[in-house]
Amino acid sequence: MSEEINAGNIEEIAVESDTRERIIDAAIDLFSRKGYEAASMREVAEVVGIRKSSIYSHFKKKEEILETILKYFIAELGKTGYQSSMDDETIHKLLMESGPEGLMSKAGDKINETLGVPRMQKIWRMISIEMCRNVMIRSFFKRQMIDQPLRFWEKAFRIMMVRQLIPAGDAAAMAREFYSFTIYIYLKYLLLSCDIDFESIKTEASKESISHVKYFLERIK
Amino acid sequence: MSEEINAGNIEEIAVESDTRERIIDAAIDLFSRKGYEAASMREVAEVVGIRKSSIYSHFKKKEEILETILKYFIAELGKTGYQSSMDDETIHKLLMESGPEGLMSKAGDKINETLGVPRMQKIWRMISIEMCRNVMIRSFFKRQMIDQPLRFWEKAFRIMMVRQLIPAGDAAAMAREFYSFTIYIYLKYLLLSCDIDFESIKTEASKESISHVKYFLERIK
DNA sequence: CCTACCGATCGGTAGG
DNA sequence: CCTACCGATCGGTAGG
Repeated sequence: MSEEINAGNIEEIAVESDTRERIIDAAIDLFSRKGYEAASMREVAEVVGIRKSSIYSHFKKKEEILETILKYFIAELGKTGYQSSMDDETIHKLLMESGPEGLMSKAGDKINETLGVPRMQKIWRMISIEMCRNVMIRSFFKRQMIDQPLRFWEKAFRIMMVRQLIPAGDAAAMAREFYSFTIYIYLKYLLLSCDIDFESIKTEASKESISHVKYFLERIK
Repeated sequence: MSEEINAGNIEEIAVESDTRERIIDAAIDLFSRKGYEAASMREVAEVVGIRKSSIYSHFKKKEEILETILKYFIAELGKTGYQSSMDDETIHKLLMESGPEGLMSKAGDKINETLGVPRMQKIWRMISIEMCRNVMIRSFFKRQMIDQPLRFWEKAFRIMMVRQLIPAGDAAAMAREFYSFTIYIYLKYLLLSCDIDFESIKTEASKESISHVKYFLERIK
């Protein structure tokens, strides 16, 4: 894992040979269930329906598969417009159109959108497993799941205050109070619900999400 | 992992031979950094300063070490009085003496107490790693980290409402809004701060915790 | 508590 | 894309 993780070309996965794509799909599934190290190249090959050695025609090393998956993941996060990547103009527009509730709901939708794609859900899970063992993945995760969102919400609440959409207050504290909920949803539905079926997770998470926004706004005003 | 995890005798670890204790300490450290499967018996032995085969004089299998650690963990959780194990009488007494803030701060202290013991901190981390791979650990974790605390806080808020310490409202929603923060702290400081020194984690987490209780109470009243 | 060993499995390569 | 192989490492055992 010498190279840095950067947003690569999304096409990287789709355009290549069918086998390469199937290797990646099998790897995502296995890595997310057993962890990167515990999942073997033989198992990946078996799922694809080829011999282990044939994988090495598509990837130099096992690690190269992991890197490809991470690059795809980051590219995809950027594409679907993950909450914290929202620019100031979009924030302003959303606030103008539908107020604080609009922005909060929109951000929730973005998360559900990401969780709603099985492939992305699996990669999130994989990253969570590797988080404790891999420094690079840990810092990536911390940036994506803690630092960036907190900064985003602090900025958003500050804008709402300036526009007098909400009363003045500690924007940083507000960001933490509001965003904590997302971490809770992440743990409860993404990590702890491997055994529950996919659609239930989406429905439940989105129900709690709506209730959260409602509760939060009632208290703040 | 055929047996169920139950609160075993805490002495189980301390009373036995010194070597057995050192094996467990080494295992906790290695399992929490590399994960159970990735940490080898040879590594454990090397840390202890004996040969791998000698471990088998103290434990029948690798899995038996893991089971011993989990039993110790559960017993220790019960001993320090983890928040959700608080009985109704204690809740009432705390509320009488120092109001909602007293109960909330007390619960925060309990968490910091658990996180403050390096051994417990490491086992929490270990459990988090294994969570995604082991159904038994996953359900244990969900019970301890989601279900029980949510039920505890829902009950606590209901009591506060009855005693008119806080205005009436949706106790379940309140529990979720209040408790989400703990999950955020757990992720930020326990899982994502392996690289940061121990004392800073405690200070930072407790600072955020105090701010959280203050913010939450201001909004609720 | 040790040495010496076991079969199983790992990631990866040679050569076609 | 395959067969056949490599050294390294795994958890665990025999026997003292």
